[in-house]
This record gives sequence, C-alpha cells and structure tokens, in this order.
Amino acid sequence: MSGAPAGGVASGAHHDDGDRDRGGFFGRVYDMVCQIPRGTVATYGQIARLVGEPRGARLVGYALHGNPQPGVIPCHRVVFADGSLASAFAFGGEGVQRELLEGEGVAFLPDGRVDMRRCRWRAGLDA
DNA sequence: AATTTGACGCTTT
DNA sequence: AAAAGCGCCAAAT
Repeated sequence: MSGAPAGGVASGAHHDDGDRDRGGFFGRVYDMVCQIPRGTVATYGQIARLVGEPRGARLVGYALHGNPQPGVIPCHRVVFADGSLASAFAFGGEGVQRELLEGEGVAFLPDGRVDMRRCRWRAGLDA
C-alpha cells in the first residue's frame, strides 16, 4: 500500500474537524444510550457497565450532560439507580423528562420514581 | 503534566 | 426513612 501515502490527505494529522471523539469513552456512551428501546429506561451505572466502566456511572452522566446531539440521543431514558430522575434536565425543565418517559409508556410509582422493576432495560434480552 | 469537574452509586449517620 | 459523605474515572483546561 504505497499508493501515494506521502502528502495524502487521509493521513493528514492536521486539525481533524470531521469526526468527534468516536472511540473514546463518551462516544461509546452516546451509542449505548441510543440502543435503549423506547418505553424503557436504563441507569447511569448500567450504561457504564455496558461500555466497560462499572465504576464510571458519573462519567456517563458527565457525557450525557455534554450531549453533542440533542434530539438524537434519548438521554431522557437514563435515570438514577433508584429510579429517580436527574435534578436538572437540560431540555427545558425537570418535569419534562418525566412527561417524556410517560409518553413512551414508562410506568411511574406514586413516589415519583420510575418503576424500575418493570421498565429497566435488559441489554441483550431485548429484541 | 497536573488540576478541576461532574445527569452517579453505595454505605453510614 | 431521609440526608450526607466518600469513592471513582475519564475528559477539558
């Protein structure tokens, strides 16, 4: 493969501006969150585990906060381990997340928490 | 290269 | 039962 490697644009290590950090930890999280089926929710710790970081629950939240593609990543389907929702949802309000989930068919408990017993996404068991 | 920052999670008070 | 503190790990500055 010596087909004009020198001066090739492909190897250009100049300011790559096209792709974002895909292959990093965050990119994996975004992709995983996109796999959450509608009407189901996952916890930050669960996503962290799925991406290979059982202790990185915080990182997941951090990554979602930096949600690079609002509207594309269903971050509203990610909730706390106990089923409660994040305190500051970045899409307009706190109650918004709950309405979004309810609109998808997610069951809520009288305590205001998501019924994890029924709505917790089971990776691999779905489909 | 070091420091700071967080949509968390779990144990303890 | 509810509240507070500590731990954790990667990315941005």
